[in-house]
Amino acid sequence: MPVETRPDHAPLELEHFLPYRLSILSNAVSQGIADEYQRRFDLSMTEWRVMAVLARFDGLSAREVAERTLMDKVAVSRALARLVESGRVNRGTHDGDKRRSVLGLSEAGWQVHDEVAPMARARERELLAKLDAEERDWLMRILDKLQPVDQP
Amino acid sequence: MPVETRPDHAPLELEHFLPYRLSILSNAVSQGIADEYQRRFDLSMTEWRVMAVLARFDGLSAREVAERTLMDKVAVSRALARLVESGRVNRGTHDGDKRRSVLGLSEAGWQVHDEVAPMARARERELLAKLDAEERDWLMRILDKLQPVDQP
DNA sequence: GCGTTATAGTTACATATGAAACCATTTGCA
DNA sequence: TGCAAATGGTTTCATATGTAACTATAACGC
Repeated sequence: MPVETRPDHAPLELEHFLPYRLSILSNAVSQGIADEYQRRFDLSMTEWRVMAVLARFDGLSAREVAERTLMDKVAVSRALARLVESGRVNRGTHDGDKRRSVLGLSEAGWQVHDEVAPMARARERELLAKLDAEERDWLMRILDKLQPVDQP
Repeated sequence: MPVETRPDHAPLELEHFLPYRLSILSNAVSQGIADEYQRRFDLSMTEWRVMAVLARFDGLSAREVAERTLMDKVAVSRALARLVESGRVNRGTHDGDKRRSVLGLSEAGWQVHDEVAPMARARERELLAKLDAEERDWLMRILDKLQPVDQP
């Protein structure tokens, strides 16, 4: 049985270290949800995020999708390649700027969306059910304050 | 300028979706810290986590490191390979069980640790400085409640 | 107008990660 | 004992991800 040693070196206690705790929690939560749609729809987390913003904002360009998801443009490009390939996203070209794509969910894309979105929300509810109303309030306030404003 | 569409499909609003917010926050925080020790010490996040537990618990086996860090054994094995190679971790063999390794920080490992740990703590403090004492209290309480008990 | 610079998006390469197969050793038990 | 099952750890392979280079088009300055 190992013993705690060298207190003079002030070792980091991971289980009380906020960044570590956030990372463990976040991964468990997101991965739990992603596993489900991955299995059922062969959809990666990045692909789902792209679909989610296209569900809200039709006609975005790839760059705009990247902005909204905070993903980098390469990740978006790859996710889109698969989504277009699988027929879940339609890609057109912008009138008057042939560089820009014009993206939107296809009928099949909407069908997937309409199954995944409620599932994701249900999982979020399960998570929040561990908290009472007051705690939920504080959590949202705290996240607002911790959230970095914008990363370019 | 794109317009919000198809409210009938109840699209997910990522920026209000807790798992997404946690993920963005957690990545920004952890990556911010990791960038710094990566640059200064050529140390990956997984390697740092291994070092952090070995700083607290000398003589662990690789499996025990994996348990403490919640990383899988392959990741630990790889991190250890690099750490032993770079002379930051000593690896011996357990008396009476030749499968098990006996791990600990080397002198060089301690030197790295003693620079990285205070830096990590400083970054954590900067993050927590965005909150007042009451908010910090709530945050810790909330994390305790949300934290999955254990993943085997 | 035309060359330079910027922008949208993709491709290529190098590295990271996860799952499963694998080797060595130890444990359990007939 | 001795052999099947379990355990510690590494390797392999397939996939994911990030960075930089690249292509095509558009915007800018003269």
